[in-house]
Amino acid sequence: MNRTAGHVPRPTRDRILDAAERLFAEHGFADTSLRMITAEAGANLAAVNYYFQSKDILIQEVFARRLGPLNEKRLQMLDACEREAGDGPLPLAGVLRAFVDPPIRMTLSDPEVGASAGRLLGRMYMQPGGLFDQVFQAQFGRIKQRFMAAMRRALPEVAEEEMLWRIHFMIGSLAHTLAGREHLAFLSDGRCGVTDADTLIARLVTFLEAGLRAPAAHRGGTACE
Amino acid sequence: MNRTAGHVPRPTRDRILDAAERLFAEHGFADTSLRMITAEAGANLAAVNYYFQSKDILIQEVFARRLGPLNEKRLQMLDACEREAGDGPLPLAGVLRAFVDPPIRMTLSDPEVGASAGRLLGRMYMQPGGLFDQVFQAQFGRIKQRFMAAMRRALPEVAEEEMLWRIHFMIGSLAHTLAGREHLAFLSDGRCGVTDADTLIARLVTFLEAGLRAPAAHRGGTACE
DNA sequence: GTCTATATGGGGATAGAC
DNA sequence: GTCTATCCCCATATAGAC
Repeated sequence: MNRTAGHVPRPTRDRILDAAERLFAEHGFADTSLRMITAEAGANLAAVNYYFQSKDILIQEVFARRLGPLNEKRLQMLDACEREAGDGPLPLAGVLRAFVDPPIRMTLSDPEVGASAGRLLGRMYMQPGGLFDQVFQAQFGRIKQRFMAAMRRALPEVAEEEMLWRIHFMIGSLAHTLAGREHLAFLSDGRCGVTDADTLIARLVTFLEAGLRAPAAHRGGTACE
Repeated sequence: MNRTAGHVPRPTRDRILDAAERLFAEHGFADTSLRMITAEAGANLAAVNYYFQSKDILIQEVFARRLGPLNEKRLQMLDACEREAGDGPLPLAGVLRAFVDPPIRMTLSDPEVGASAGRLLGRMYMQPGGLFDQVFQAQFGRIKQRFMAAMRRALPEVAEEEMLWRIHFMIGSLAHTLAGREHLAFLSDGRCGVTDADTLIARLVTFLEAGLRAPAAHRGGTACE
């Protein structure tokens, strides 16, 4: 059918990365031992230290493998959006879609790997310091620069500081969407499952666009409206 | 000046809870050892097993100490809001303020304990399963029930499933606001510090209200708007 | 490249003196 | 209530045979 009839077994290094990704997502980094990883990967304990030099480096590799292509896709979509806009106004919805579409689509594409990668991203968002600052700076430096500029252009009427806070809120919504599957189940008593990526992206973009465009707060008192 | 001239030293049990809260927030649960906690608390290692029976129970106590009063305050504010509304329409901004005001004010009141408690809440939001499900169900059961009903009453025009997703987005924004101080610093290159609680609450409520009230998505294609 | 065996350290928990 | 000393387990990492 394809080239070599049967399926080619995944090399040990990849199996370790796959298992690590899944287990890190499920149990966290400290609570996942190399023994658990190698057991699930069907590899030997010593193989981890052979392919990667340490657990820390393994963690970094797990992230780099997903975040590289993911952010590449984001930039491609933003490029397309800016190209299409030309000198005219930059449509906010397009910028937002470029930002949230790739990660959401990734987490929903393969139900298995998607759930893991999503929760893993959420975990890193919520766990700054130490190891993760390096990953963060390396992977999100360009993303930050490009999207901040695009947002300013798409929303010139929002003041600088207000804009930063709103982007902050936005990232929170996205992170929770990617990582908080269980919370939605709890919230909805299981009634609210996962629909398709298009619907979810549309829902999130609609919510975010309205929030980002809101007229500035009037600084009301503590009373009930 | 007050009653007993000097300061009364905090009892050992409280010092352990304080240290645990701070260290759990900074390093996570698995990465914080009882030895680190007792060292910071100026207590003996065995004291943890004397006052609490295990590390797990200590973790639960750390949460219960903050979440109890916090959610009590939320319900009080929601009560006041509903009382004020009477039979008339329930103002969405008031409901939102009852939800986000107590946690934000708590995290900003005491800069030290506030930052810890905030990050801790964020950590739990992002780390479901096991221990945390119990805490979740116990602490947030009533909150969920009351606020879901209030939201439906304040926003009858939003369809049920859409509402659930939007509340999901909202919780993400709040969690990130409480826990993601470093991310805002990274995002703004340090330009965006913490203002006062009133301003932040007003900003968040404005953002959320607009997002929640947005007309339902029209399910646009992948193109740039 | 893959294995076994082990070195080394740190963790949670507890017994029992004071 | 608070301490010291210790038990027992599991982690990461490495050495060295195959």
